[in-house]
Amino acid sequence: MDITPIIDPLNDAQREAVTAPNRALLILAGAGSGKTRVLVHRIAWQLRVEGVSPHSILAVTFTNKAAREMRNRIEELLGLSTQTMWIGTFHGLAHRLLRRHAKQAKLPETFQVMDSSDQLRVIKRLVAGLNLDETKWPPKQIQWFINAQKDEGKRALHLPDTGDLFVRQMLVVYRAYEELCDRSGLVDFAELLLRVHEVLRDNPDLLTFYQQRFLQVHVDEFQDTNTIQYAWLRLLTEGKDNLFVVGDDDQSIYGWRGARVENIYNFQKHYPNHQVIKLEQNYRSTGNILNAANKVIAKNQARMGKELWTDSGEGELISLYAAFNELDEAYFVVDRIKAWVNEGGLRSDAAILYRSNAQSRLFEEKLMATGTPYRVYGGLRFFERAEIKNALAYLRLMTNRHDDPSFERVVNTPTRGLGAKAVDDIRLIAKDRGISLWSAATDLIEHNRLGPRSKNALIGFLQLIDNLAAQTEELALFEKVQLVNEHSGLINLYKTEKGDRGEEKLENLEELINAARLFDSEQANEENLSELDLFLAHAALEAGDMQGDEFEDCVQLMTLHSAKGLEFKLVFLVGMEEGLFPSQQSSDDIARLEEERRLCYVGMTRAMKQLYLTYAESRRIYGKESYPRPSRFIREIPSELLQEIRMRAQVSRPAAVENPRISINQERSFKLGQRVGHAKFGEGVVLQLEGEGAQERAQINFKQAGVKWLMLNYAQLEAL
DNA sequence: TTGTTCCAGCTTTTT
DNA sequence: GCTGGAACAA
Repeated sequence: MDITPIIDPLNDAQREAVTAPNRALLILAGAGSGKTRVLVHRIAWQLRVEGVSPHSILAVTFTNKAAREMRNRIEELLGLSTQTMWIGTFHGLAHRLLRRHAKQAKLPETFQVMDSSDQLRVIKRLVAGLNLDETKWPPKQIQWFINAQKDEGKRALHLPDTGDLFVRQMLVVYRAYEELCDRSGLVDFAELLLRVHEVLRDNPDLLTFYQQRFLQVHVDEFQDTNTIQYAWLRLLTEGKDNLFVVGDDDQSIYGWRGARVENIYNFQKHYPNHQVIKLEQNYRSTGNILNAANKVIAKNQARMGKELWTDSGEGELISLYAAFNELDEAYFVVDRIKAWVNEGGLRSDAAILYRSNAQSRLFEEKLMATGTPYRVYGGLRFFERAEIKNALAYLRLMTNRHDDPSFERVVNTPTRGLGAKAVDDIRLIAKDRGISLWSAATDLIEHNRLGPRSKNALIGFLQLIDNLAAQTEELALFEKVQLVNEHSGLINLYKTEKGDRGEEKLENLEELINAARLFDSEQANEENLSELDLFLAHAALEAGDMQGDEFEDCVQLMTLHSAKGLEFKLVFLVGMEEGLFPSQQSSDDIARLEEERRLCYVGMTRAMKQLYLTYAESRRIYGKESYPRPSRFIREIPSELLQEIRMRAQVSRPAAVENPRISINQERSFKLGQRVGHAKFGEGVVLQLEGEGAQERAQINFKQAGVKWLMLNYAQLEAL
């Protein structure tokens, strides 16, 4: 057998990881060190050299995208199908296990997955039903509490009554929430993981079966696992130590949502015979970028220690630009991107990375103004759109009448004359008797406890669902969706919606039919499940970044978090200011600050060739002007690796002409950033200049008097 | 039922 | 200062 394609493209450390004997292995893989390659080749090695059957391979990732990439690369490398391998996300695999063992998991066969927005709606309803004040008990916070408990493996009954009023109230909702989910056959994301853990733990036969089946368990992004995920992995590998994890503690940026970097440290305790292999050679960035990133991350106390290096040369210095304000920052970045494109660079090789989504707006505006195509990551995804969720709600009710959130969602959408009053009545009955809304509705109709109008409307709705279910039983999946779209009245609703928003919604509904047509339910036979159930699960588990496959060459805008795992030739890390990055909320806590620093490290190591850092000396935040200090992370980069770009000194920059604010053609009495004195206000710094001649105004930040706009003609400023 | 006004909130995100 | 959701009036 020819194994050269498997081991030849690897460096020494990578090869050691790929060919290591089967035992607990921790691969500390720095940014750009070929982590996916190691995983892919490790699996290839097992298949081709160790003679492991594809059937016995388990590989877990966090995102569908990562899972897909791994599949593709294995197929590419070995030229064989990955169908029978279990490669997927934690949640996807958990879902699959629960489908197979629904009975042991005490779930109905038709259980459905609820996404976070469904979950929030449910909690809101519960809060209202319990007569709690939403402002005192924000549903978001309750949701967060419940998920945090589940991530730690704790159900309501596991939590001790500490007497704490807050916890007590949370528990009341948590309990009610659990009841409702059980009753409705609904499973949220955290529940998928928790439930699987419980099933495996409590059914020794099942556990043994899977322990024997999976000869090696592979995990990607191990630093992002939470408590319950790690517990699950430990169960599966108990006694065999066949756990192969790849991760980077320096890239742990999801602590705030339950990820435990400690899992990396604990791994070494739990698997005493483990081996650690560090991948430190970087194939992505220039030496300067890596050195700078190394220096920044070295400031963190809690880390395993690792230093990236490259043999590809120093490259260019890192550029630092101090913008006068956020507008100037946007001008600068867009101008540099234009220059990059003029020199033959691809727009899609340029990325603007920011700490918070709100920062994207100005960049979008400036890109739009210059006619530069761009793409903003994040935001609503396909299956999260309201019109899609409405259609899905009908489909869900067809397969499970007791799905309360779906019932609530569409019982009066499109409007069919069911007022809030009638729906309230239904809710009340359901709550009192602990039955689903559907059952409560049936009951109300039978006992004639509704006004005639509401009654007829409700009967109409129940019949609609029953009819749809009956009529579509024999149809193909996409025909079901099609029929639902029409008969539910959704199409009509959006057709009559004014503006062109309705147009888009119609297109999306059309696209949903298309998605159903393309839906590949290879699992259907194996799991003996209806195609519709699988499609609905697919919609919840893979929100669908359909826009991802638009190939237009455009500038990439995204948060630092979403940039993880990606790389770009040209990277702009913008808004490098205290209070923004690191964020205000993180500034008083060392652990959170270190996470911000890791985020900075992640951002810097995205850059292959050129890295720009920018900050603004003044910025509007929530409508208020602020004068932030440059981010501490800038100071943590050795100055010899930085080159400051000074607008004022650069006379021949084309951008200056386009940007009236920083025009250098204009004669100015003062320079930006200059220190000045005023008879009454004392000493200050020039922030902005506007107008010409007699109209010339300056915005000054006075030490004592604060920020003021002054007419230079009258102000009699003195240069200091 | 719809359009308007008011008011809180305001890091990061996948599943 | 802007946005989205909820409460309110017509």
